[in-house]
Amino acid sequence: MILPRNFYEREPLAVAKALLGKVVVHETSEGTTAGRIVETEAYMGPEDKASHAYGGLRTCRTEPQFGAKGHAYVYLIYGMYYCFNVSVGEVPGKPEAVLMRALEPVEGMGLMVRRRPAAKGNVVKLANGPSKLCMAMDISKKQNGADVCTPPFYIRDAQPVPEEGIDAATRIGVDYADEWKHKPWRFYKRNCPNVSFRVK
DNA sequence: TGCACGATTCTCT
DNA sequence: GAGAATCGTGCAA
Repeated sequence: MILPRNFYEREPLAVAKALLGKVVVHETSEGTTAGRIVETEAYMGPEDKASHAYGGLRTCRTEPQFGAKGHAYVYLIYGMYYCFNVSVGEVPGKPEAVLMRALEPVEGMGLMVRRRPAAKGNVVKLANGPSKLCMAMDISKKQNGADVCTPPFYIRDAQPVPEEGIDAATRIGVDYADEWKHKPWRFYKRNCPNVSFRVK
């Protein structure tokens, strides 16, 4: 079953943890790909200096973060890669989001391998990074603003990762965020080989 | 109108 | 372990 919208209408840290174990599904004309979420990061709105919406910055780019919860926020990074977030939070209109950092492929492996030549057929490397999973799942600007509660691009319910199986750590690539970079707001499934390799 | 830079990845050494 | 690739966005001028 597809996760209902109210799944996302909670405090971001809770959603980030609850998303571990769930499955992202993308149905395309090429075929269907799906991957279990094994790593996420939470971005806590206007107060969070690491967030693109820091200070309440609202532009064309950050717009999806301000809209209805359970929508995709996809953006281009370093001019060549995409990152995929979902808007979440208890407060309507507050720009909070959860970044998907790594997936464990569960369906459409052959298709993912084709979309990810650099992984050289290594299943672990297909989606063990925020931009890698976008390539493997064919997520791009077209998915920006998409509702992840409805096909063809959605997140399916699945066995959650128990609290004791979740590790928390600092977020990646946000050294510019002063005190916010130390927040343990990255969550991942313990001992999972599919989490993004850059540990610190 | 111009400019610096990033929620990254890959390749080569 | 280092460096390149590459461009939309935000902010200064």
